[in-house]
Amino acid sequence: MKTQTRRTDDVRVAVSTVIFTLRRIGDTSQVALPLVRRTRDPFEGLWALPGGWLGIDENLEAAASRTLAETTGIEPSYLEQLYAFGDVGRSTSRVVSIVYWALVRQDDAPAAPENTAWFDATALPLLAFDHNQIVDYALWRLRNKVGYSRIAHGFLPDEFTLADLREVYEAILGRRLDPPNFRRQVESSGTLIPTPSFRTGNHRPARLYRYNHDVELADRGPLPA
Amino acid sequence: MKTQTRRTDDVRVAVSTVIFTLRRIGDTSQVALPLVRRTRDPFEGLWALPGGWLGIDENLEAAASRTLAETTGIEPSYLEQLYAFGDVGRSTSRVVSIVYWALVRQDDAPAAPENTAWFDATALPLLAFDHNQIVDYALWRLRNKVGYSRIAHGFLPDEFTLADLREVYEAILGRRLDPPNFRRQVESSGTLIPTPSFRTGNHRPARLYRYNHDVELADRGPLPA
DNA sequence: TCAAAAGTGTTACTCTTACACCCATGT
DNA sequence: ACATGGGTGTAAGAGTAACACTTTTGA
Repeated sequence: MKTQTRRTDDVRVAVSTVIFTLRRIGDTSQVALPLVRRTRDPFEGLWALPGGWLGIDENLEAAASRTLAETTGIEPSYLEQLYAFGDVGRSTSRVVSIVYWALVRQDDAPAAPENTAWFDATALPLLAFDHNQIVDYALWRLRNKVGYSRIAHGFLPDEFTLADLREVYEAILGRRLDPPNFRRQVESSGTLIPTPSFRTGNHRPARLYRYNHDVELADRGPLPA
Repeated sequence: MKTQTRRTDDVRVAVSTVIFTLRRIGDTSQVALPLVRRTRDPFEGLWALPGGWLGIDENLEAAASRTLAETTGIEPSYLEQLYAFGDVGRSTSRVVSIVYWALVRQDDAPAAPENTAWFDATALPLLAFDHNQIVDYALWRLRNKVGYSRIAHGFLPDEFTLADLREVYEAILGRRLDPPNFRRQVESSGTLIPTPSFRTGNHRPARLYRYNHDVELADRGPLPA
C-alpha cells in the first residue's frame, strides 16, 4: 500500500501546559497565563503555550512539570492532564500534543524569561496552532472545578482570610459572590481549619484559615496514574 | 549525552477504546464491555482493551472508531476521549495510549469476532497493562456523566418508554430509582418529546418518547476538536 | 377482580439565595 | 463618630426524596 511509506513511528508526541496564576489589578484579581513567542517556522512570531517534546524516559506529567519550570521557574501547586490533541491538520508535521493545565502562586514566581510574557486569560491575542481553543477549554475546566474541589487553594498561601479565598473564586468565576453565603458554604464543607491568628488591616481584623489536608473532598474521580 | 541515543521518535502512539453496552440478564440490565485476548508477548493470553497503533494520516477519534468497528462491527452511538496514559513503565516499549470510551446499542451488535468476548464491567478478570484502572476510570466517567447529560440515549433505540430509560440509569448507577421522581426529573429537563404511540405489554400501556435533539443541554464543556 | 406497572399528588427536608443587621477596627 | 469590611441571623424559593394514591391494562 502507498500509505505504508509513512508509519506509526512518524507520529511525534509533545507536551504543553496551560499555566494559570492570579494577578492583582487594582482592587481586584484576574486570571493570567504565560505564553512563549515562537521563533521557528510554523506560526513564527505568534504566541504559543509553553511545551516541548516528550522525552523517551520521561513520564507525561514530568514533561509538563519540566516545561512549566522552564517557563516560570517554579513548582506548580496543581497539575492535571487536560486533553490530548492529535488532529492530522493541526500542525505541518504529525504531532500529538498531550496538554496539561497547572496552577502557580504568584508570590513565588520570579520574572519571566526571555520571549515569555503573561497575558490576561480572558483577552488573548491570536495564538499559534489551536492554542486559543485549548486555553478556552482549560479555563472552562478551571471554572468548573472551582465549584466542587479545593482547587482555589492552588492560588493561595498557607494562611489566608475568607476574603482572600472569595477573591480567588470571584476572579475565576468572573462574578461577585455574597460574602455571608460564601462563608457558610466553605465553613460547612469542613475543608478549612481556623487558626488563632488574625490579619489586621484598615478595618475589623479577619481570621486566618488554612486548608485541612485530611479532608480529601472526593476530588472527583479515580484519577488515573 | 547518553540519553540522546533514544529519541522522541521512539515514542509510539496507540489508541484504545472502552466500549460499553447494556446486556439484559434476567429482569435487569448490566453494563458490559468487549475485550480482546492478547496473542503477543507483553501479557500474552490476558484480556485487553481493543486498540491499535495510530495511523499517520488518521485522527485520534477516527482511530478509536476504527478499532471499535473492528471489534464490534458497528458504529458507536457515543464516542469521547477519556485520558492519555503514558507512564514510562506501563509497557515494555515506550507507548502513549490515547484512550477513548464509547457507547453502543446492543440491538445492532453482531456476534463478537474471534478472540473477543463480552464481560460484566463490574466483575472483570485481571487485564493486560493498566487496563483495569482504565476501565474503572471509564466507568466512573459514565456514572458521572449520566447525571448531567443525555448519555443514556446512547444505549436506547429511537423510541423508548420512561421505564426503559430508568432501567438504563439504574444499570449505570447500580441502584434503584423512584419511578415517580424519575419521571418528573426527565420531564422537567425538556429533553424528551412524547410520541402518540404506546407500548403495550402485560400491564397498562406506557407512552413512547424520543429525544429532543434541539436541546443541547449544556453537554458540559467546550469539547475541543 | 386482581396483580402490577403507569402515572399523579403531597409533604418534608435540604440547599441556595437575598438581604437585614450587628461587630470591631483604623482613621 | 464613622466608614468599611468582618461576621451572624433569617426567611423565601428551588430542588430532592419518600411515599400514598389513582389509573389502566392482561390474565
